[in-house]
Amino acid sequence: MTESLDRTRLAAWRAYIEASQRLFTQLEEDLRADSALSFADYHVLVLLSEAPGQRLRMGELASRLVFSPSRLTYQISSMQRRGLVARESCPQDGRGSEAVLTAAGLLTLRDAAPHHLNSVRTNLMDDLDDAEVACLTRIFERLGRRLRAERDASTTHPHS
Amino acid sequence: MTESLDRTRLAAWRAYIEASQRLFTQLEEDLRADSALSFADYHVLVLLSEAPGQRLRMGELASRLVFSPSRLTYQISSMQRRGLVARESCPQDGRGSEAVLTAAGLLTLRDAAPHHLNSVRTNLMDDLDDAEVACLTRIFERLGRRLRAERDASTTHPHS
DNA sequence: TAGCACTACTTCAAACTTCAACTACCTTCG
DNA sequence: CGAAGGTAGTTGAAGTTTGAAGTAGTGCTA
Repeated sequence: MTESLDRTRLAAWRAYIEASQRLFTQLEEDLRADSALSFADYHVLVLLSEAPGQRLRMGELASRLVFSPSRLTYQISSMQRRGLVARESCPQDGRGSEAVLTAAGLLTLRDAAPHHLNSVRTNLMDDLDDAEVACLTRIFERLGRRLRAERDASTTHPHS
Repeated sequence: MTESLDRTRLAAWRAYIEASQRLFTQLEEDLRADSALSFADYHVLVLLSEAPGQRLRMGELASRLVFSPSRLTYQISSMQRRGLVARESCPQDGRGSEAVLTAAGLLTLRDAAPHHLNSVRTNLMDDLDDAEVACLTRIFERLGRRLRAERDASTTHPHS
């Protein structure tokens, strides 16, 4: 490990984190401005709406959201209080529980989605040409696949 | 706004947020594993170490970190308690204060930096070829520039 | 040069996140 | 079967983040 990151890659890294922070902040702000949902709320609603039976196990949801178990418990409790989801215990596995999308949750999502997608478009995508979109997809799909795999490996074999 | 985001761009967006979440989580974990610093702590130390006089105004620091003022106040207080930075009131402007890097802070940074840069390299950069690095830089430098400009404009002219 | 609007930062309470127990249930192997 | 050990999710305390309100100092302008 002589020079860990060359000048070019360091610049790339810095541009990426700074702009990403700004982008996430801006999207969160836009979302709250026209929907009473946080980014996390929105993402939970999207995942549930796409799941078969509009329901997902807590663990599955946590791993897709990249949330710790306790963070997800809190998140779902909060959404349950607001009537966006319900919690049901899992019939196959008595330890488990599932989050289920409610009718109100679905309506809220349908209301919020166009605004949010529009915000993603104007804050990020409008500026990218097709080649850039392709590049972004390639980089981050590969990265996501690798990080997911590494995480799975490290939970299966708890030590290096 | 008929179809806000085409299929390709939606996929790009999803890959980007998911992988970014995983990456940030992993980097944070690596950083804590060998340094007792959070990602925010590390970033504060980097910015201060590069500033003239190794000191920065709170506002400047907040805007570069993309932190709210109160979040920065808390962050700096916490680092001050741990001896990483000191707080001095600004001579030019009696309202302001500056965060100053301490000797201990600098040592801590020098200790942590190689590990952290290595983690950025292995978790992200090793997988990218030069063209991808160039693409990443171009996309995110442009994005950062635009978001920074928009934020400035909206604080100068508080209403649309 | 006094007043008024503005800026820089801090504070406080409430909401959120983490981390380390803890509960309850499943699994497997003697 | 029935303990031992693992897994799924929750809880509680401590730490962090937010957002609104507060404090103090600046700078324009009349």
